[in-house]
Amino acid sequence: MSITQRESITESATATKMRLLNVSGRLFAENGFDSVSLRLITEHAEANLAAVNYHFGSKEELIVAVVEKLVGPVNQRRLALLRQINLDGSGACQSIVEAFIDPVIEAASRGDEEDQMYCKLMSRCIASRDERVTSLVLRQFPEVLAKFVDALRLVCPWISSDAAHMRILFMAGAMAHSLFHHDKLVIISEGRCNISSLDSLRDELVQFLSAGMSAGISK
Amino acid sequence: MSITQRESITESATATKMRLLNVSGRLFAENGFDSVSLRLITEHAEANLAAVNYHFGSKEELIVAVVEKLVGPVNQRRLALLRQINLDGSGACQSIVEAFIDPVIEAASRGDEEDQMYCKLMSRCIASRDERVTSLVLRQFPEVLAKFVDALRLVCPWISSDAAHMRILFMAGAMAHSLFHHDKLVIISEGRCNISSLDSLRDELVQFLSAGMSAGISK
DNA sequence: ATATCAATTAAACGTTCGTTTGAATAATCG
DNA sequence: CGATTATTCAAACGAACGTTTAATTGATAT
Repeated sequence: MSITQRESITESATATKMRLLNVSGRLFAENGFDSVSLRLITEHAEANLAAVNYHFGSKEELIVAVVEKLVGPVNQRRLALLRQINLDGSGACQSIVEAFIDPVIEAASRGDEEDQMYCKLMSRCIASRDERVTSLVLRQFPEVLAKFVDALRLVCPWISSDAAHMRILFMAGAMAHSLFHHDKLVIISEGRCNISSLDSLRDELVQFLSAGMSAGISK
Repeated sequence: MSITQRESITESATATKMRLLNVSGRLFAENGFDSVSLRLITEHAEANLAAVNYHFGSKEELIVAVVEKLVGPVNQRRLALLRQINLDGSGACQSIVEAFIDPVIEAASRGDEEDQMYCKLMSRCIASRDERVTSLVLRQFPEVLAKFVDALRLVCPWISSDAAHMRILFMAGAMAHSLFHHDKLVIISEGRCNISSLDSLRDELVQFLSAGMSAGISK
């Protein structure tokens, strides 16, 4: 309960605390929040078993720290990108999609290691079926959802409010699912599909979603 | 290891065995496979704790039974619907989407109770991040994926093989995500979105995906 | 009826988990 | 330096889990 303990995560965090955060992220990404034990985390972080409870209070709060550190900046960047869009110009719908997708791709590509880690962790956060995680992610989401719905309906006036909400949901699902499983495509397709990079996935995703988001006028 | 134990699930299954299957499905749907304990299942099924291990061998095999009972028929129906499509006619792309989506919606609506149960269970199966579950679902998926990729590229010849594979992935993700979280939309949207029925979600999904799947020619 | 097998039951087993404790060490500062 | 605080450590705790066992009940067929 000291003063330094109550400071924010980024500033003046102990070396072990940061190691725990990083290791947790990697392990959570690969195996999920429940399956990863504190013993595994502290082992990989070369820390004592009690370290997590000391620095974070509980495993639950460690998960909160990991998720918020990842999801918070992404949503901030989404809103920033959305504000920069000229909603009158052509290709505005694609810009909306990019404003939603790119912050995730950027965060996923930021990892020093292979893309997989932040990729899967992000996907687990967005599409988690765990109430404890979804409640965290959803806490920030109403604002994001509302802003994107407004932008979409401004660009595509023929879309009803309900439909606009659903399409944001579709977009999030397609992104999260493909981010997590795209590396399995080469196996499932029995070699017929080779995704070279995360960027190619991103480009296909943008094209697919842009068409889906603006659908309905020519029907 | 008796003879009746080795028979298929559907025929000559004990009443308790069927009760266990149904109760498991409902609980797994709501809380996930890991979080639901055998004690909770057998309690709700009014059976003894040892009943699951007796009738299924282990919790793992119970999960297998639940998942395969649900996913198997869906993929069969998908392939059947796909074969019925006239790939030359107009609207063929939408038919492909419907062949992928509708078997899931049908299965989700089949439940005697509210849609939620099969809905979420199906979504958990498709978009599971649990290796044990995904390996089950993915076992049947190569054939489905290959057939849908072929059909899509026949209808939309401008789509590369890689892109076609990715678009099937996008479709699965959008469907699974929205099936699981659509009931949360009314909360997240703070009342601005009210999805009346599963059918309205399905219609929006088809429109969205049809546009996304065929994207790219007019660019 | 009685022998045989299926099904149920209560109890216990061993493991793993998150958490707590109290002592030991390291770091900080008057 | 000495005192205080922050951090690490080994050890143990209690709870929950899947599984197993051995005894019992129910049904079936010889």
